[in-house]
Amino acid sequence: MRADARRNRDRIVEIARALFKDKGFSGVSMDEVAKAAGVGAGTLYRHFPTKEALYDAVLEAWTDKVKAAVDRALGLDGSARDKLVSWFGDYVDLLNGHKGAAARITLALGDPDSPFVAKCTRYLGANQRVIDELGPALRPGVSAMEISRLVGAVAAVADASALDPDEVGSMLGVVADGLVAA
Amino acid sequence: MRADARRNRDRIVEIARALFKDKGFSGVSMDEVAKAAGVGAGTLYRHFPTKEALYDAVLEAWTDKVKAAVDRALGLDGSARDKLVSWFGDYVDLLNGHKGAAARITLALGDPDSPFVAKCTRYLGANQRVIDELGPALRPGVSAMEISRLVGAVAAVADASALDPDEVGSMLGVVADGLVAA
DNA sequence: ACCTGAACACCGTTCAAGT
DNA sequence: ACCTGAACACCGTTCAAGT
Repeated sequence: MRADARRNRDRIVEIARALFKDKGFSGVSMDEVAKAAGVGAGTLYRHFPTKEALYDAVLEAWTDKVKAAVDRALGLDGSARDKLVSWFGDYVDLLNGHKGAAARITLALGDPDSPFVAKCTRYLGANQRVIDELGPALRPGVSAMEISRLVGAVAAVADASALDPDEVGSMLGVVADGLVAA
Repeated sequence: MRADARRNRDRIVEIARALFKDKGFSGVSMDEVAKAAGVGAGTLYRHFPTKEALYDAVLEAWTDKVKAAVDRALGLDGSARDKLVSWFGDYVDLLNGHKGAAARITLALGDPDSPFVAKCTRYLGANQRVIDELGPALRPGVSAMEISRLVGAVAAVADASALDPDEVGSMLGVVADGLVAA
C-alpha cells in the first residue's frame, strides 16, 4: 500500500468516526464522508467496499474493549448474576453513542459474510468465556449465541429508542435473572 | 369518501398486503405497490401519507389477534411462567412472516407520532393486563413498557435473523424466567 | 374530489478518464 | 497504483396537470 493511499485511508477512518459518532450510521452519507475527507467517492470505495465495511473500520477499538469488559466482570467479587449484569451493562455502554451499531452487530451474529464477522466472533467468544467460567450457575444448555442475541437485542432497542441507563439496566437485570434461573 | 376512492384504497391495501407478506417491508417499493394496484403514485400517497402508514393499514388484523392471544394465555391452566411463555410465543408468531414489522412496532413503542401508535397502545395494554392478572407472581415494579420492549426486542432479532422456533422459544423462556424471578 | 405520472431529492455504488 | 467526479440505479415523496 502506497504511502499516500495509507494516509488517505487513515484520514477517511478518522473523519468518518467523528461523523458517525455525531449522526449515527444512517445519518451520514458516503458522499459526506468523501467530501469531509477531501477524497473522491471512488477513493472511499477503493478502501472500503461498502458503507458497512467502513463502519466496521470505524468501530475498530470496540473489539479490545469487549475483551476488557468481560475480564473485569469475571474478576468481580459477587454472584453470577452480578457478573452478568456488569458485563451486559458494559457491553451496551460500549455501543452507546454509536447509533445503529448495536442492531448491525446483533444482526450480523449468524452471517459469515457480514463485514462485522470479526466483531461477532469476539463477542460470541466473550459470552462463551462467561459460560465456561460461570458454568453451573447458569441455566443448563444455554449457548453463547443465545446470550449474545438476547443482550444484543436489548442493546439494539436501547440504542434505537434512546433509553436511559435505568431502563436499560432494568431490562438487562431481567435477562440476567433469566439466565441464572434453574 | 367517494366510492371509487374507497375501492382504490381497499385494493391498494389488499395488494400491498400480499407484496409485503412476500418480500417484507424493505423489499417492496411504493412504486411497485402503485403499479400492482394499477394506480398512480399520487393516489397511493393520497390514501397513505407514508410507506409506514400503508404498512400499518396492511397489519390491521394484527391488533385483534394480540387481544385474542393474551386472553388465551391468561385463561390457561398453569404457572405464571407458562402463561408468559405462551403469550410471548404467540406474539412473536403473530409477526412471523411480516418481515420488518416487529422492529418497527417495537421502535414505535415510545413514539406518539408513529403510524403504529394504535398497535403500540394495544400491545402495551395487553402487557398491562398480564401484569394486573399475574400480579405478585411477577418481579416487583416491572412495567408494561419494559415487558413490551423485551419481547419486542426478541421478536425483532428473531425476524431479522430468521431464527427457528426452537431458538426463539428458548430466548423467550429466559425472558419469562427473568420476569417471574424475585 | 380524485387521479396520473413525471419530477425531485437523496443515497449507495460503479466506472471511464486522468495522474 | 491510485485518484476524481460524473453517472447509474433505486427509492420515498411531491406536485402540476388532467378528469
